[in-house]
Amino acid sequence: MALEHAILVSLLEKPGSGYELARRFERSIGYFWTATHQQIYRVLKRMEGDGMLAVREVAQQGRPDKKEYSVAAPGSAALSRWLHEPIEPESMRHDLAVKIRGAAFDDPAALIREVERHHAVHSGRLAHYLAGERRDFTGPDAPVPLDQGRELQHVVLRGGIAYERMTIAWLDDVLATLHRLGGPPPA
Amino acid sequence: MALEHAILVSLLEKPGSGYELARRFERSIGYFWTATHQQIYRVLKRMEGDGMLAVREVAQQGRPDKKEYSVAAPGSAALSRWLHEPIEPESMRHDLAVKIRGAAFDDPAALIREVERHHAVHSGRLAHYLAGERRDFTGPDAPVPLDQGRELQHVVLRGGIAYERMTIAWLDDVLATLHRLGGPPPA
DNA sequence: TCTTTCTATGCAACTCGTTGCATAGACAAG
DNA sequence: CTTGTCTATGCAACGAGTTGCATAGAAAGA
Repeated sequence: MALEHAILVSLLEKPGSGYELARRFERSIGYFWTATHQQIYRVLKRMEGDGMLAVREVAQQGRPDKKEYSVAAPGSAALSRWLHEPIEPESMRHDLAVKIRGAAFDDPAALIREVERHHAVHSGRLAHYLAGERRDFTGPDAPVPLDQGRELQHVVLRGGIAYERMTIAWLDDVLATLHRLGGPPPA
Repeated sequence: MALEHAILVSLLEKPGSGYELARRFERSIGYFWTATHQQIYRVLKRMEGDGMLAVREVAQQGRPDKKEYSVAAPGSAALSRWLHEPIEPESMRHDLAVKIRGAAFDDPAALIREVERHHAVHSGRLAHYLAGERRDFTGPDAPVPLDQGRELQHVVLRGGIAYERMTIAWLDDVLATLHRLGGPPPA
């Protein structure tokens, strides 16, 4: 149940509304965790009920009111407890790999377009992560020296970058294999 | 809902019982998909009801009877349809990254042991994958030339290997960062 | 003016996935 | 003879995650 903990971390970094959290989960947090607004609102409500979060109604101009959540003491305590527990190393869920093995019972060449599409998406993500890294960590506007929190954010981002680079290289390998099986590759 | 499709692929590669599928999901299929036996039995039952799979009761000696499942025509058709549909590129779910960012609000040095544990698990998996690769694809006992299905299995395994190597390198980076933060006292 | 887009929150229904428990035959070790 | 392990299947309950729908104020553009 790491969504709770991801929300706690994000709200400790900066308090915000469900809507703002959902946007963060599309951006920086989304580098390593995803969640829809439905999930987030539901969990926020439960965590508020459990006393882990504090809420504050904030009136805005030119926008609907929002509920700004921040972490209460029991929330910090719960996060701290979780940080000291061991967790299971990740297991993968890679739909595309299922498709690739399934292609043996269909037409492998028909997968090429799909793999190219994934390649493009991952290339886009990599560019996005690299832009974020320059903006926040390695560019001329980045604070020097970085504080502890930023160092940790940076090493997580480097993980996302490494993941995308690895994935792109593997998709190149997959494409070469599919071309080899389907005939000579196009120039 | 790719578990269905992963099961179809696995049963096309070789018919088997729920128990056998569960073991495959701990091994080769587990390189890119995980499932518990509960999930598998439940989905097998549903797929049988939908006419996607055929069952055969097999009596065994020295062991309980088993139900051997194989793919029926509607199952192949469903898999083929799915193979021609586009799917969403993966999104990550990385608990450890949540912990790393959370460590900014706790003691980063306390995470070192946990990260080392993950490092050991991933190193073990890498060794296991490499052994499998030598056994099935690159070793002296591997058939030459490989058929289409094996080529595709190999490229998926190469993906698993690339993933583990990338992860291990990143965990080294994480450890170096944690040591750096815990080593020199803050100014 | 009308439509679309963005901010902001939420319900209902459903499927997916995990955890704990239960059963049962065969075999091996103590 | 009891305990533990391996094969083999399954139920029940719960929590996690997805999809579709609904509402509503404000701004921007056709």
